Amino acid sequence: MNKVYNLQEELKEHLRQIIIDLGCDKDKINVIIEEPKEKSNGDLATNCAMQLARELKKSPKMIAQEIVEKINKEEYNIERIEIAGPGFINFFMNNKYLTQIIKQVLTLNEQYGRSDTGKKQRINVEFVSANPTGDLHLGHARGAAIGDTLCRILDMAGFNVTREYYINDAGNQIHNLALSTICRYEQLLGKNSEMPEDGYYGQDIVDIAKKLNLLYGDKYLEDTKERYDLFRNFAKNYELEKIKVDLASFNVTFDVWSSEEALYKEHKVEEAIERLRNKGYIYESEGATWFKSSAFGDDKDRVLRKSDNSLTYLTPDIAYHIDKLDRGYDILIDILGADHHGYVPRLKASMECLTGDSDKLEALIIQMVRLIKNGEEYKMSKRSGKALTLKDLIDEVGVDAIRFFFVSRSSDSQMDFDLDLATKQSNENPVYYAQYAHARICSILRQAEEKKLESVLLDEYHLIDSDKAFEVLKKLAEFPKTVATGALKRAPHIITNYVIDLAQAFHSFYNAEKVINDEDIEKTGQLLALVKATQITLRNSLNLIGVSAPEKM
RNA sequence: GGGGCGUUAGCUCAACUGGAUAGAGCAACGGCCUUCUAAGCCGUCGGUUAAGGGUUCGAGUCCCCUACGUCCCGCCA
Repeated sequence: MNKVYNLQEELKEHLRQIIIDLGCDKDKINVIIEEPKEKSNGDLATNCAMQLARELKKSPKMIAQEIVEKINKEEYNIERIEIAGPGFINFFMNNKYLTQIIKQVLTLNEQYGRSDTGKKQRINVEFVSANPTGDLHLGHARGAAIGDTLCRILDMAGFNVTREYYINDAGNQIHNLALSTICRYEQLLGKNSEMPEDGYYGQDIVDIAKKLNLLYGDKYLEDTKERYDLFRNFAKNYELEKIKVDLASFNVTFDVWSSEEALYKEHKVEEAIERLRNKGYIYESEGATWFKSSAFGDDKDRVLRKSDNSLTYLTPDIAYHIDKLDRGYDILIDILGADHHGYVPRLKASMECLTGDSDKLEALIIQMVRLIKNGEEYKMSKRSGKALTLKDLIDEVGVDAIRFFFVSRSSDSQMDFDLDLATKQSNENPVYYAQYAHARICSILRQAEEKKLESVLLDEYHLIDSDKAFEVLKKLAEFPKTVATGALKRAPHIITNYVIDLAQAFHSFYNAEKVINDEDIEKTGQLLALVKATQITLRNSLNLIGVSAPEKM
C-alpha cells in the first residue's frame, strides 16, 4: 500500500473523528472519499456532510462548514478546501501529495500495487476444468483469461491463492473418449468399426489412434479390459497434455491438478455419500439414492446414485468440494460457464449440510461467448469436430489481444467474439494502445540513457507542475486501490479499464510535454522519474492481465 | 411456467458500497509530425441509460412491473 493511498485512509479517519466530535453515532458513520471525475471538483471529495444532514438536522452546507473548519490541512497535504454544490467537500491537494507517489513507485518497483487487503486468507480458485476429451475452445479461453487474471489480482491484493484445475477423468465423457479412440484404432487397421453414439470426431482422436498403432501395431484388435484401460489412459493423458501446453502458451498455469479418478480411488466419493447419510439427508426412492438438497435451499432433491447403480456427476463433485474445504481454504471460488449456474445451489446445499460453511463457496458465472465469422454466428459442434480452438485463436490473433479482449468485459455480459475484427483490425484493439504507451516510455528512457541523463529519487518533485503530469500521478496513485477493488469484487475487468486510463493519461502527457531537455537537466531528472514510475505501473498492471509490456513496437 | 445474466452514443463496452455535466474505443468530421515512436494527441458530432411506476436531498445503480435477448430447469456432464 502506498503513501498516497494511506494518506487517503488517514484523511478518512481524521474526518471520522471530526464527525464523531460533532455528535454523531460512530457506528453509523461511513466516510467515503472519492476522486471526482471532474477535476474542477478537486483531487479528492467527500459527500459525508450530505449523509449526515438527516441525523444532525442541519443543512448539508452548514455541516460541511463545521467539518472544514476542523480539518488539519498541513498534515494531510491539502492546499485548499471548497464546499460545493449541495454540500460536497472538495479537497485540492498540494504538490507534495501527488509527487511523493513517484518515490513510492520507484522504491517498490514490481511490488507496487501490493496491499494486505486479502489478509493472507487462503483462497482456492478453480477454473477452466475442461474435460480432457479435446481441445480447449473459445468459451474456455474466456474462463481461462478471467480466472488467471483474477488469481493474479487476488495475489497482488494479499490473498494466498491456489489455482486449481479439476480433471473430470472418471465419467461418461472419458468413457466415450476411450471408445472413440478404440474405434479409430480399429478403423486404421481396416476394421469397419462404428463410432459410439456420443463419440468425439476430432482429428485429435485419429492422431491418438495413429500413435497407438505406431506403439503397439495390431496387438489390440481384440476387445479386452486391458485394451480399454490402456487406450483410455493414453487418450486421456494425451488430451490433458495438450490442454496443459495450450494453457501455458496462453500464460495460464495451475498449482493443483485435481483428479476425479483419484477421489474414487481414495474412497472420498463413497465417503461423501456416507457423510450425508449420517446427517440424515439421504433416502432411497425408485431404486435410486437421493440427497435431500431441498432442505438446504435447492429447489428439488437430487439423485446421487442412479437406479443402474452408477453415480451422477454431482456425487464426485460434492466429494471434490468437501475435499477442498478439508484442505483448509477460507474461500473457494468456482469459475463456471453460464450453462452451469443452476448447478451451484445443489453444491452449496451439500456443503451446508456437511459443514455449515456453504458461504465459503462463491461461484463466478461467466456468460456465453458467441463466435462471429463473416458477420454471422459460427456454431461449433463437437460431433463434427468443427470448433475454433484456443490454439487456433492464439495463432491467428495472439495471446495479448485475446486476453485483453476477454478480460476487458464484465463476466456478467455475454459477448461476441468477431473473428474478422479480431484478426484484420487487430491494430485497433485497445491492448496496443496500452502497450504503445509502454514502448514510448522505453524509447524515452533509452535516449535519456544515451545522453547520460538520469532520473532522481526525491520525496517531493517541485519541478513537476503541469496538469497533464498531475493526471498521470493521480492514476499512478490509484493503482493499489484499483487492484484491491478488483480483488474484492472479483472483477478483473476493472484492471483493463485502469490500464487504458493510465495509458491515456500518459499519451496525453507525452504529447503536451517534452521529457528530455538538455537545457534543464534538473527538471529532466524529475520528469524521468515520473516516466519511470509510469513504466513500472503500466508493466505491473499489464502483468496482472497476463499481457506483455513490449519495449519496442 | 420457474430461475440466472443482460438491455447505456450508429457499433463494441465502461461508470468504484446510490453522488456533481453518464464516459472510452471504433465509425464520421476538422486540426497536429524540421522536437523523446502519429499504433499517438487536440477538437467536433453523437444519449429520454429498453418502456412504465416507486423509494429520497439525489437513481444507469435499489424495489415493483412489462418487453426483448440469452442460458438453465435430466436417474447427461
